[in-house]
Amino acid sequence: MSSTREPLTRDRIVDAAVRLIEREGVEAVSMRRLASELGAGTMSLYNHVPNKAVLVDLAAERIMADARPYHVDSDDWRDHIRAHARAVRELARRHPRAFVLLATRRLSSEAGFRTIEAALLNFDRAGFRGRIAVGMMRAMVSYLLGTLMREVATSPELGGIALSQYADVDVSAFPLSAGVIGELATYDHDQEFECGLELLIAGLERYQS
Amino acid sequence: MSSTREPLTRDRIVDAAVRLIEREGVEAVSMRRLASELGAGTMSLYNHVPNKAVLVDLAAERIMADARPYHVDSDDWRDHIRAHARAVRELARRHPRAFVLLATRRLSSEAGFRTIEAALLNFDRAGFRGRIAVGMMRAMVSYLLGTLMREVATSPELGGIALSQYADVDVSAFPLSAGVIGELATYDHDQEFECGLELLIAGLERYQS
DNA sequence: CCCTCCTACGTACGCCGTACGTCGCAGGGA
DNA sequence: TCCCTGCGACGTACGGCGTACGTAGGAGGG
Repeated sequence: MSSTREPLTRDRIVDAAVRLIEREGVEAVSMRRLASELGAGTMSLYNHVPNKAVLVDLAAERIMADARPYHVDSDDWRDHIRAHARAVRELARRHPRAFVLLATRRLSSEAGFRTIEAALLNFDRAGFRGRIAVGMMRAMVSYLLGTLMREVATSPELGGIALSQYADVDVSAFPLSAGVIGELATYDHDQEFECGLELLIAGLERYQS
Repeated sequence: MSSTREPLTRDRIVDAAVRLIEREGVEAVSMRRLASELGAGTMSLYNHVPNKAVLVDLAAERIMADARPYHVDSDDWRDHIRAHARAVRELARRHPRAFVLLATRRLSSEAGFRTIEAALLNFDRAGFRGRIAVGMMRAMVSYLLGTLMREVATSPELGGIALSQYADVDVSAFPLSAGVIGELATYDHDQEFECGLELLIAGLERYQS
């Protein structure tokens, strides 16, 4: 009966939090729920974690650490940047419910630095150094953050958000919008992601010399 | 004594919510607090608003409606795109605590459509039509969303997040990062915004043909 | 054998959103 | 005039939240 139940650990707690976040989203996380899923008393968690906020931070970092190295067979810096961007997107798609967390938080961990270093290497290959490289990288990060936020915030709802959303406004007052209402009402995330990516790369080429 | 106190109204409630959000952020909003600030009983709010979630939605839309028209003296599409982007940024900076709200939500109101229409007009000027224009616009929106999220999420804390964040990781393991650690630790939001903006415009020029 | 310390846990407080029932009042028919 | 009806304001109550605090029990060192 009193079998040595697995003792509480910061790791075990963070793991449970990550699983819960991925299953039901951040808003489902509560100390009571987490504890009961671990078969422990609520307040026992506080022996390993100072409060809920840092627990969520830890979970975010753990998820961030799931960023995987990517591999490309090419000497072209463009291919490296593409691969890096796609890797970030894969991370976001692997953890759609948790991505808002990563986006909100300022990541300071080693995993974050690995990503930064890899990005800087790619920009270095393209001939960008110093503060310029940082600026370009941040523009890229902003784009990724933005598209992926839009993508993961949109996808959990059934694919077609479509026209029902716009039903109550008089579209005819906006002629240009009316002309592309079909495109406005649908999302092809793959294609849109690549489209923006190529746009940024084209800009980079322009600024290269 | 029984002076005709202002009666509760959906408008008055939403106004109070907007003010509270701007003052202390979304997480400070609670039905009890809102009611007490209005000098009303908590449950009275529910006569005008079905629940808290839609109240927050209404507040977000009200803030979105604060987007202001911008004016440019130029025939160059680049200047129009710049002006539009800066206007969005101004909106974000006027409502830093509320911007996450706007970013998260899918805006369906008329105000949203006005913005879309204006953007499409600018891309039309640049020679982009149809699905291509929508793609370019969405890339632009993604960039704006990303930078502004980063900017407003960063600014409320004292300006210098700086090196303390990175203190616990061994930077020497990341040579490129180490070389620009000063730039990584500081943010010049004005300059970074413009930098990314010009990068996108350069990309657009490239795709224009 | 005892003392110390660490961890698990229960209780309690002050918040939260909101379902539900009541009360008072304004306005309209008879 | 009186009464009825409907609506807005409000109190109470329930279940859930984060967490401060006190306690108990067991492991390990003296």
